[in-house]
Amino acid sequence: MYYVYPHSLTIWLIYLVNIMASTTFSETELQILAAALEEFSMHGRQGARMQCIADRAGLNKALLHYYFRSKDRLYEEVFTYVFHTYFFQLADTLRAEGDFPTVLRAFIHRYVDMLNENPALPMFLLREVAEGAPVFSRRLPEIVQANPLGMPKLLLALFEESSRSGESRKTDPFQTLISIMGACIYFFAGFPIFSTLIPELRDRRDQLIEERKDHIFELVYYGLKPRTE
Amino acid sequence: MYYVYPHSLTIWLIYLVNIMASTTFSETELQILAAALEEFSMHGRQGARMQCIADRAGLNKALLHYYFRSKDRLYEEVFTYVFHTYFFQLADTLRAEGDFPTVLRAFIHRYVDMLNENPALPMFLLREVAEGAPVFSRRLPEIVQANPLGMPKLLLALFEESSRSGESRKTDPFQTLISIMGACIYFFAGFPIFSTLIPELRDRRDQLIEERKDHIFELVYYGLKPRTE
DNA sequence: GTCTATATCTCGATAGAC
DNA sequence: GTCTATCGAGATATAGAC
Repeated sequence: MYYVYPHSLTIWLIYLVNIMASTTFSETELQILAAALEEFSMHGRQGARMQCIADRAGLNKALLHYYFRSKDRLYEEVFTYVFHTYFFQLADTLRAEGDFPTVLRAFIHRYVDMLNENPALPMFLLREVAEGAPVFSRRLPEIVQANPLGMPKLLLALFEESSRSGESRKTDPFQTLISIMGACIYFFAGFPIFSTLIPELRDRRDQLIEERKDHIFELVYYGLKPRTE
Repeated sequence: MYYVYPHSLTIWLIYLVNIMASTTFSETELQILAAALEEFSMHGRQGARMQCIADRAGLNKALLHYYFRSKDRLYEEVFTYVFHTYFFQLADTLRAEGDFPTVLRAFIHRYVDMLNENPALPMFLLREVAEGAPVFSRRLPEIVQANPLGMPKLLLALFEESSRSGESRKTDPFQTLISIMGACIYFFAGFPIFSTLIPELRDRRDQLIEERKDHIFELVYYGLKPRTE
């Protein structure tokens, strides 16, 4: 269903079969998954209420169990969807042609746009991690096997290459990875607090998001540039 | 205990009264608050279990209700503690003497250290925000009145001043604020995922945290430096 | 102040009609 | 496939002994 970029023919076949399976998600199932993502990202796996998910989806509780057996299984389906969108759908930008600043800028723009369009995604993953990442840990082997090159590894490769070629100074690529992702994500996580503390910000949200892309790019690109002094 | 730097006599009195009130927390109450912070930050307000909080604190459930009436009131006490630690205890670094790079470096070092020593703090606040910030919104007026100058506003002032004096280029200080805080926080939020995807990282955690401080400082300081080209 | 025992209620899950 | 009604586990909260 979710096995992307398989590494062998056997896995590839499973992958195809599963793609078929996943595209057969009915309208109702998709409604439930979307509602569940909202609810889980707001209240966590334990805090989420099946009744609220049903309400959001405009259905009744019994149907949730009809389609997804249990709350835990529903959570797992949502997790799988979120994880792939977040870590692998984003990877495409990083496979694009172009020099270091071009690829870096494209990635940041796409990442901020994705976060803006799917504000529930990062919070869903952060909660999973805060809860000790039980589903993530259990699913990891199959995820990594099926996706040897996700966004994080491609980003690391980008920084390593730019260091080697002299386009950026020598730094730990992992530190840079964290700085960029943090700078992108934290706007959406922190804005509700800051816009309450500093009310002038509230009306400028869309503008701030738009300006944010180049702000991050410039901070990182020039912050990584080799220095002469 | 938490109302720092009041700006008028009236507020100052409220401040003192609150210091008195808050410092009368007994050992048992502090144990409960610490256990509750852990539990709430792992499982959220609804997902947290009173039984688990009691277990963590080495007490029984009934005592939690004896000291803090209800789960909701316990949550509010934890919130107040966390918010003040997070936003106002940190502010001291920013009132220190020194030029732009000195103050900036000191803040980043202290912030990363604080996060490292209190890993539950940011997740607790992120969850509150994700749940729609109900407690935060209700408590905001008293918080802002008692703390006109918290860490966020002092950081903004630092960036504005360095822009004006020419020590950094003209940028939106709010964007820089978000980038720095995000870069600091996201290490602790994201590390569990990345160390699973890239197992080599696991053994280098402490070293990475230590190196992280100067990495962020250099990225931001040089990323903000006026450019000649 | 601290504990055990219990009341009360919420929520996940199921049975069974349609 | 969809719904109503309900069971039963597990949660918050309280009563009352010590």
